[in-house]
Amino acid sequence: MSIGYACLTVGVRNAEFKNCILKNATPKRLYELIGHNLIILDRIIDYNIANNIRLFRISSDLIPFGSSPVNQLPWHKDFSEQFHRIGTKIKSSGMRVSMHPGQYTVLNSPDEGVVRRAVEDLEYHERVLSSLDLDGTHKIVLHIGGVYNDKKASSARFIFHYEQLSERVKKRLVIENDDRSYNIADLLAISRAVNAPVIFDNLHHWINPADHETPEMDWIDECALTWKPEDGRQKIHYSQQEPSKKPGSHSETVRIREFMEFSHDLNGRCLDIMLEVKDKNLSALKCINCTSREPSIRVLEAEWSKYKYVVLERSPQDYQTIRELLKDKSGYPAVQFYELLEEVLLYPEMKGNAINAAQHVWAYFKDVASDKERAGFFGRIEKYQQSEISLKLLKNYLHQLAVKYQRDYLLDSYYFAF
DNA sequence: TGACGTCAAGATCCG
DNA sequence: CGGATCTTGACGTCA
Repeated sequence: MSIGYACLTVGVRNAEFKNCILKNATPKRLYELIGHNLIILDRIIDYNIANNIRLFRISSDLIPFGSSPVNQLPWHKDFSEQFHRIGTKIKSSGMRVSMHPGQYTVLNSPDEGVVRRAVEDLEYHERVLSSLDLDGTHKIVLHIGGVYNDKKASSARFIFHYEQLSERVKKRLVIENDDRSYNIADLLAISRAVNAPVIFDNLHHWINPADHETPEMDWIDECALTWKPEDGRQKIHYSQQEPSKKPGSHSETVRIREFMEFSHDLNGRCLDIMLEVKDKNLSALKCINCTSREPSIRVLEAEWSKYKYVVLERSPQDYQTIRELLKDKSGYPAVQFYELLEEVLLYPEMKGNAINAAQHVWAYFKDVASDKERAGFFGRIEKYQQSEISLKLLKNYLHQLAVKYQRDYLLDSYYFAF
C-alpha cells in the first residue's frame, strides 16, 4: 500500500513550479519554464524517494499550456534526456505517479469544441507520462463532466467519446466520482460500458452518495473489481472536510485519528491512497509514518526536528510534552505525536511564545550576524511586540538570514512554512 | 453574469 | 526601489 500527495510540496526548498499567463507564453518563455519545471519535478521526486513516499500526482502545469495551440514546442523531444532521467528514478524507486486534468477538461460536453480540447488535453497528459517512459499503471484521472439536464444522455456521450480516444490514452484513463453530478454508482455503470477502472473518492461520496444504505467499504470493493492486472493496484482518493468551510473543501491537514479509523476499516485491503489535503506532503508523511510496518523512532525524531520550532512558537508546554513523548527510544508513539501536533497547530498566535521561538531561531545567527542584522532583528522583535508588524514579517527576516548564512537545519524545517 | 477551485503571475501599494 | 499584499487569469458548467 502506498500513500501519496498531489502536485506540490510544502516546506521543501527550491521546489516551486513556475507558470505564466497566455499573453506572455512566447516560445522562449515556455522553453525556460519547462526547463525550470523539469528541474523542480526531478527535485520533488528525489524528495519523495528520500522520504519514502511512493505515490505522487504530477501537476498538469508541468508543461505550461501543454495542450494549447500557443505551445507548439516539441518539448518531449527537446527535453527527452530530462524526462528519461526522471522516469528512470520513478521506476527504479518503485514510485507510482498519476496526473489529473481539472474540472475544465470535459469529455461529455455537447459542445464539440470543448470535447476536442478535452481530447487534446488527455493526449497532453498521456505524452507527459509516456515521455517519462512509464507503463499503464501510471494513470490519468478524469471526472465524467456535466449533466446538462439529462444524465443518461450525458453518460452516453461520455461513453461515446471515450471509445473514440486513442489506445494510449485509454490504457491510462481512470474515472472518478464527483461531489455534485456523478456518484459512485453512476461511475460503476459507466465503467461497465467502457471498461475503465474507477477511483473511489471518499469525500465526494460523502457529499454525493449513491444511496444511504451501502457501506463505504462495499463501494470500495465494487471499485476494486474494475482494476485489471495491467492497471496496477486499486487506487482511491482520500480527503477530509475542513470544518466550517463549505462541503467539499479539503482540510488543512489529515486528522490522523480519523484516518486511522478509515485505515482500520480497510482491514488489509491492498490499495494506493492519494491524499487531497492542503498540507500535501506533510500529511502524506504523517499517514505513512502512522501506518508503517517497520516503525522506527528515528523517523519521528526527524519529523520532530522539522516541527519543533513550529510547536515552540505556539506552546512551550507542548514542546516539552512532545520531547518527553519521544524519549522512550523503544517506543513508536506516532499517532499520539501527530495528534499533539494537530492540536498545537490550532492554537491562536501568542506574541510571547512567538518571540521566544524567534529568539531560539536567532541563536543560529547571533555569532555571525552583523551589527546591522542584529539591530534589524531586535528592531523587528520590538515592532512585532508593539503590533506594528506581523509575525510573518518577523519570520521573513529570519528566513533571509537563514538563506544568507545557509542554515540548512532551519531551511529544512517547517518553521517558515507555517 | 458570477460562483465555483486552484495556483501562481501580474499589478499595485507601501515604506 | 524592493518587498508585501491584492487582483487576475485559465478553464467549463450551472444557478
